[in-house]
Amino acid sequence: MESIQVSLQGKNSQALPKGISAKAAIEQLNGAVPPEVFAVKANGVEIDLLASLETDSTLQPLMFDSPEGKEIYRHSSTHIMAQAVKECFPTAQLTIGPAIEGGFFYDFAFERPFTPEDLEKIEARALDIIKRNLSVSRREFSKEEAIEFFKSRGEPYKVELIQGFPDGEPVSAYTQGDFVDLCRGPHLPATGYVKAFKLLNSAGAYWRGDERNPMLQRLYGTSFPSAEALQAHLDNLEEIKRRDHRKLGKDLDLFSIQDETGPGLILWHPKGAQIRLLIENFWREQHLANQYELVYSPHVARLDLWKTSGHVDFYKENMFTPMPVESSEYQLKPMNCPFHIMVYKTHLRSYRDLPIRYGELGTVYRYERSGVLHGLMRVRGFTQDDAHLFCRPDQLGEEVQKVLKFITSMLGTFGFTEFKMFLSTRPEKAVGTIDQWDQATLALETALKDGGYAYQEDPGEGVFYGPKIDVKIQDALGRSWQCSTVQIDFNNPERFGLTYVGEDGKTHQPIMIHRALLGSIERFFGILLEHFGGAFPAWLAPVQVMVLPISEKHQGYAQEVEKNLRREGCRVVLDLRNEKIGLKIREAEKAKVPFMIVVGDREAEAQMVAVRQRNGKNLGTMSIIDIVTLIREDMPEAVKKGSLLFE
RNA sequence: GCUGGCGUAGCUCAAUCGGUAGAGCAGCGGUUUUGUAAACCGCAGGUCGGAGGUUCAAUUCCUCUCGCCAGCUCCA
Repeated sequence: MESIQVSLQGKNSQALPKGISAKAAIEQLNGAVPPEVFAVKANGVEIDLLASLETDSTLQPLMFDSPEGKEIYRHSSTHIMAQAVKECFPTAQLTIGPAIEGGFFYDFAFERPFTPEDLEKIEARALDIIKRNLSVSRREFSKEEAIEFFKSRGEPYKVELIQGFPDGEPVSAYTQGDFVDLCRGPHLPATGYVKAFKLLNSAGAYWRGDERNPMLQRLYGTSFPSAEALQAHLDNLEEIKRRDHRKLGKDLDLFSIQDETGPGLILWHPKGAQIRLLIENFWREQHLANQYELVYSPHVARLDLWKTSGHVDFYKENMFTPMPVESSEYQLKPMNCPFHIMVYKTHLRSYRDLPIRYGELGTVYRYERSGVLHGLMRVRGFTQDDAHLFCRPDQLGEEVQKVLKFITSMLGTFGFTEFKMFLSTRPEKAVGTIDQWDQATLALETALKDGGYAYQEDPGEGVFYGPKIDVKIQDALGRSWQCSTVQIDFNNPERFGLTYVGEDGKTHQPIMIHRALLGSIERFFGILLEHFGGAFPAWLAPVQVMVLPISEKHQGYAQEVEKNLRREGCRVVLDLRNEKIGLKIREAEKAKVPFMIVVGDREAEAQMVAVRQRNGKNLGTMSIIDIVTLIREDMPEAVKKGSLLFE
């Protein structure tokens, strides 16, 4: 009998008969297959546990704890859900059903949306399929056979998918009981491997993600290897709901969005505005310290400006409708760039002047389709922490490098230290020559590499005028948010005829960098709100200290304490209401005020204050100076000093 | 924009199988003078998202419309 060399993660290599199953091979090498192993990677390729090995193989068992393992587990789970749907509703047609972050979904073509009762029924059936512990087997077809097979089963969407596959390559399908689904695999060996399964919700989705295609019914679910893990996941979803910035924004009275005002337009209430002001002040301070110059620009401008910039051609569907003014048309600004360009153009610039860095907290208005608006995260009017750098080609690399440092230190100050960087390249709809694009992309790539940043490529995701680097941050709940962006632009300098005089006395064209650190103040504020769950650190808290007198006779001393704290620059509120101390504390806790000061006879006598933190911790009695120091120490270094963030 | 769900007091939520609505909290007025997460009593508060229709009668049924939520698509 022919034999092959098989090893387990590179160790215990043994000669085993060719064609042995991965499972049997592991049994030979390891004695037994641990029950939590449900698939393997053979020479880096994921295969079924029961797949046969035909060549020398290095095996790596796959379990739920690896990303690949999770995907297989969830993929099998979605097959179970699909089987349940087919059993409950035989006329539902299968389309696609992948594993996603945190679970899986499956899209069905069905004559009506699934109701909550349907979901219960489907979930019960899925649990039954798991209980039945059906074995899952792989089968390969030729493309033609597969088409015939799925035609005969009344699955036109599957047929359409297969028709798009390359000719001549085998098509695989997986069977569990009476259920057969087109699938690349691998899968769990049997349905019973799924230990905890939950159907989450249903929603509409377009076939192949195109709104011109039929609407399908999408079911979302998740699965885990234990009931505890599933519960932990559900608890996490609850926590995300609790931290929803829309809920916190209302509870903490930070902002509102009202029907009468218009969807996607934010009203900043005093406390929210206070936090925003702190963010903005810090932002301005840092920009001035880092040799940016701050400018202001109007909210509307002649439409012609946007024709020159190319926005009318490339961005029209996201712009508000222009308004007629006298004999010309004006446009609510969707971008700040043209204004900064116009400031640049007011002088003849020398190569010695460059780089020129114009920064602005510029409010822009974009028409977003009604269905996409979402609290502060996606709005129709928002303020970009925008800047445009005009530089010489030889300065490009260094400028991008500096911006990347600025990004990481700025975001770091707000408590975000996990970054993911993405390099986006030329999209289909683009301006400029391929040569310019290559040059700009190379500059970004070099800056990323020189700075030692890990990054991922995002092909075709650049802006129409140039490639970009996007930075995503991770919040306290592990979710990713895009904030910063750095974009190179050769196009606008050309469109607007920007120049500088070089050392050679001749005219040259500067390169522009568009960049934002926080992205949009509204969105960033929403992210911060969810990140901290509303409990802002003291340096950002709208109210840092509540002074709570025990009874009316302590009001005088409380007022004195309040005045002293205010004099020291603290944001302090005095609660003089005729209420018990327990209620005042409860309400200060609910408002997530970092420090509470209780004053009664003892404190007035000693000229001290009793300090309590919002987490319930009692810090005991201290002097006013002590509490002021406590608050100051809580500030990040950069905020304390108001000095350079980098260099 | 599309599919589905939902709009009742400032907030969180009830109720009415068609006969114009109720609670807690918040607010206001009292009483109480309080020691680390809710004192007590009382008062007031609503064109039941908006417009039309059906009906003797609509918050309830129908149509349209606006907004919100989930998802799709898009995105800072």
